[in-house]
Amino acid sequence: MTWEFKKDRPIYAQLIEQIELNIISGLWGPGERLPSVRDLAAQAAVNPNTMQRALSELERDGLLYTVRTSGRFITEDGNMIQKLKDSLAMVEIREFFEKMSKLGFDRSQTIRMLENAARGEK
Amino acid sequence: MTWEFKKDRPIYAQLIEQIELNIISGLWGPGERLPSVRDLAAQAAVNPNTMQRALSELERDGLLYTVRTSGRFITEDGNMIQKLKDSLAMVEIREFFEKMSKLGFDRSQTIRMLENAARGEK
Amino acid sequence: MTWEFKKDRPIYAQLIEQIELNIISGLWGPGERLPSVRDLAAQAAVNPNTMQRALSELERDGLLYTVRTSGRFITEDGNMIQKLKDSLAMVEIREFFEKMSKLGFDRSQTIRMLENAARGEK
Amino acid sequence: MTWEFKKDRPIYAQLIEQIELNIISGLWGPGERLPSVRDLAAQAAVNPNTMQRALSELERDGLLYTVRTSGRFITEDGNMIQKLKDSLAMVEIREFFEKMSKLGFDRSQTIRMLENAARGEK
DNA sequence: GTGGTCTAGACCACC
DNA sequence: GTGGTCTAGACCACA
Repeated sequence: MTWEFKKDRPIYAQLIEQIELNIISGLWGPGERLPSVRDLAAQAAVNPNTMQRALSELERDGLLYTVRTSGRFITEDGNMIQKLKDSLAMVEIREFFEKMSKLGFDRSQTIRMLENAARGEK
Repeated sequence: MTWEFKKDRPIYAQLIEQIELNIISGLWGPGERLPSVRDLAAQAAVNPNTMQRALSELERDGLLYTVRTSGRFITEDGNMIQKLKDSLAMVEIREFFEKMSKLGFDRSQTIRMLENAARGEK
Repeated sequence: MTWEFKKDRPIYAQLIEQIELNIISGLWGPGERLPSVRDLAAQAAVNPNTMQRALSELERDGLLYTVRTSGRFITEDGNMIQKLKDSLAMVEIREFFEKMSKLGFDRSQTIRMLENAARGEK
Repeated sequence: MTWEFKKDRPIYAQLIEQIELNIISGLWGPGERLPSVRDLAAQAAVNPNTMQRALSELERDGLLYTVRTSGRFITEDGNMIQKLKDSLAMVEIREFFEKMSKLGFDRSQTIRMLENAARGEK
C-alpha cells in the first residue's frame, strides 16, 4: 500500500478516498482490524490528527466501527460496502457524462463509443 | 468565455485544453480569426507569453494557423477538428474505464451501469 | 564546443541545429548526459529560457529525454539519430539541387560536376 | 523581376548576385541593353548609388560594359558567362560538400545519395 | 542541485 | 497593429 497526495485537495479527503478504495477493492476485508491511528499515520506520512479525522468521517458513514480498547474494524455489513461502491461509481459516471457532453457527445453516442472501445481492446 | 485555472497543472496546458474545447464545441468556428495574443492573454488574465506558448502548441498540432501581421485563425480542416474530438473522447473513455476498474467494475458491468444511468435520468 | 549565432534566424533555432550536429557527429553520444540547462545557457551565452526552448523542442522530437531532477540525456535510439542524419542530408540535397537549378544545371549535369569536383581534389 | 533583400548582407552584394543570376539564366541576354541606373535603382527600390556600385563591380569583372552616352550592356562574350556560371557552381558545390561533411558523409557517400535522390524524384 | 513554469517588459519584422 | 523572439528574474516540485 503506497500513499500519495496531491496538493490541490485536503489530505484528509484524499485519505478517505484511498481507504474507501482499499475497502471496496477488498484489500481490507469486512471485519478486519485496522492498524492503530498512529501506525496508519506513520505509514502514510501524515499527521495523526489528519488520519484521525479521516477515520472519524468514515466511521460516521458507518464504514468503520470502533471497539473500545480493542481497535477499529472494517464494517461487516457487505451491503453497505456495496452501496458505497455503487455510489462512488455513480459519481464517476456523472462526471464522465459531463465531460463527454462538453466534447459534444450525448448519452447514447457516449454509450455507443464505450461499447466500441470495450470491443476494440478485447 | 470565462477562463479558470487550477493550480495543479501548468496554465498553458489548461489554456490549450480550454481552447480545444472552444474549437470542438464550435464556439470558435473553422476559419474564424482569433483575438490577438495580447487580447486573449488579457482576457484570460495570463501573461502574453503563456498564451503565446499555448497557441504555438496548438499551431504545431495543426489546429490553428498564423497569417503574419494579420492574426491567428482556426483551421478550416473540419476533419482535423473531428479527429481531435474523437481523440479527446478516447482519453476520457480510457480514464473512465480505469477509474471504474479500481472500483471493481469490469468493462461490461460499467457499460451496463451507464445504460441504466442514462435511462434513469430520461 | 563553440557557439556562434547569426542575426538572421532565431537563436533557439540555431541552438537546435548546433545540438543536432553535436549528436549526429557523435560528439555527444547516445545516452550521454547533457550539462544542465543553466550551464549550457551560460556556455552559449544565451538566456536559460532560450536554451530551454531549444532543448524542449529536441525532446519533443525524441532526440533527448528528461529524467526529472537528474538531467537531460541524448536518446539511446541509434536508429533515430540515423534518421535525423538522413533527413538533414535530404534537406541539404534538395536545397543544393535548387540552387544549381537556378544556375541552369539540371540534376544529371549537377551530379556530373560533383563527380568531377570530387575527383579533382583527391 | 522581383527584388528582395535580406538584412544580413550588404545590399550591393545581393544586387550583384541577383544580376549575375539574371545573366546566367539568360533572362538578360548577351548584348542586351540594361535600363538606366536610375530606373534599375527605382525598380529595386534601392539608392542609385548602391545600384551604381553593383554595376561597377560587375563591369570590373567584365560581365557588363559601358558605351558612353548610350548605356550599359551585357557582355557578348558567351565564354565569360559560361565561366561565371561554372565558378558560381563551384562555390555551391564546395559549400555543399562542406555541409554534408559536417553531417558525416564523405564525398563518395554524398554523390551516391545525390544519385538516389535524383532517381527517386523522377 | 535538477528541470519546469510564469511574469514583466523589451525589441524586431511585417504590412 | 499583428505575431515572434529574447532577456532577466522569480518560484515551484522533486529527490
